[in-house]
Amino acid sequence: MSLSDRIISQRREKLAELRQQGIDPFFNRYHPSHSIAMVRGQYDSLGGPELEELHQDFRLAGRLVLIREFGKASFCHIQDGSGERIQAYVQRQVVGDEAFALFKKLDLGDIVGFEGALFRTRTQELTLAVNKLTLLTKSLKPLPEKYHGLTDVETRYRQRYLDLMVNPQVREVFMQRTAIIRLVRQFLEGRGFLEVETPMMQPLPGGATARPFITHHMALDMDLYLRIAPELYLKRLVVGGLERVFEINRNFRNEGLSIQHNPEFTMLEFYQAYATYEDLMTLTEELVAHVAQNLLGSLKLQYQGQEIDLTPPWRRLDLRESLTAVGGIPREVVRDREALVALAQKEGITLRPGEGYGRALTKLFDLLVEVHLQQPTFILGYPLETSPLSRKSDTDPEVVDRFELFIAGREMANAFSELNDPDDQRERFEKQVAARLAGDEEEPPAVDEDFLLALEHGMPPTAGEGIGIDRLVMLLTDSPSIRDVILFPQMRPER
RNA sequence: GGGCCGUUAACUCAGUCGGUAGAGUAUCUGCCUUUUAAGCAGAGAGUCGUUGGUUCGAAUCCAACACGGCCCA
Repeated sequence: MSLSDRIISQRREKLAELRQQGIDPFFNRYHPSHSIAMVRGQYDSLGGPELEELHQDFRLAGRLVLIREFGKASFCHIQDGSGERIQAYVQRQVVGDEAFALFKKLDLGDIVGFEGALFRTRTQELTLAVNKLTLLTKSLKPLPEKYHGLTDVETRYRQRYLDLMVNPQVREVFMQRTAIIRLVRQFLEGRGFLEVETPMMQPLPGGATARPFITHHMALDMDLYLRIAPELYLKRLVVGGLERVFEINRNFRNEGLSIQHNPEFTMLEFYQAYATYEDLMTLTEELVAHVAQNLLGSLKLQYQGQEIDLTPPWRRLDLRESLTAVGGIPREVVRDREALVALAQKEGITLRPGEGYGRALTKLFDLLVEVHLQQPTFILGYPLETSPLSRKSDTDPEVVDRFELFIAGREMANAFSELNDPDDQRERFEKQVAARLAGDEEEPPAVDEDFLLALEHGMPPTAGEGIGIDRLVMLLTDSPSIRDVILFPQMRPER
């Protein structure tokens, strides 16, 4: 018999024994009086004599994570949903022979209920002196090792519950993720933004340049796309008079996986009527500062050994200027359309049909500049060619009123004054569709007539922005991989 | 898609030059009523990722594949 078979069969035997004794190994009604965190919070500061004077019984429930057995007594630790652990002391002469025999049969991983009073051991550890114990849930599988825990990343991702059980820092990251989203929501609501939900399944994918996932609706007999962005729906809402809206939800992009990319990821998008992209730069500084200050208590943080200072205002840098100042490309080359395209090709960048100077600019930026932007930096002056939904600059028709935000060498946000001229928008959609017909699968297959119809009704001057929540969480939790901030990252099935 | 690295007991890891598969934790048995990764004594537990190849002999060398990680496109 293999080892794991044996462990499981041993546990299954115990299960059968328990049932024979009339003990339900999956007991259903147990209401703890306190969480372990509450007990620690309230009583960690009390000494032994003070605890004795409490004369109070506590009813705690949690998973057995450590047992130290003696002949007629045992110490063990339980861990509960608050993430904290507490030691319990089980003595035969207190709980009785029958209960003590039951206790001896328990395994690490079992979920138990303990009732008793608090005291201090000789070494002053806060401990529950158990007078009644209840098996709540029998565990049939062994727990990972108590000291080294679980480190195999594949198991950590595939069986995240094990990761959460034994790696407290993992639990902390996901608590922080939730806190970050709550703070973002709080900030936007404080400024009169309305949270909405728009379709995840769209008849036409839009609002970004990416290859979509396709699904099929049986009753309607039509293909639908999982959204690559909510943008075009949120702008329809602005047309309808919801002048400040936001959505925090999943986007889906049919791309490769990497340390920064998961096929489904969480995006914040928000739109504010009567604002410009310049207003959004200020708002973004305030938003990120609000989240960081409330989460970390500081605007300075360490990310992978690098100090990042989020104190506003942040650097603002023109895209072309950044290619010279950071990328080291001579200014006259950046300005010379043909020379720059030639340089891009020399750097191994392949330009697709219809792509030229604008694409060369942004690709060279990705290659030479992006990773160097460690401190928060707004990049401005994006080319019209790569910005199909942005308003043209009033002063330079080749660029749009748009910025991207980079922190720790990564794109964190993308924002622009929205194009609200329906005829201009139609022309740009038509260019995208032409690119699609030329073989670019990241472009939409058809003009979004429904969106144009909305624009024709008049969208007020508006600015909108998207912030990658996963990347923001990575930054604020010092996590190197997007898989560290997504509970169930995409994996190939095991074989 | 390409390159590099990894895959050994349930977990964490050793395994030298190719010569019968190891440790700690966990599990089981015995002792133990204030331990702190408790301690002491003993026991059981392996498709060395998979499939081929080389060899008298493969965890070890070679190839392909699978899964994972990192880098690149």
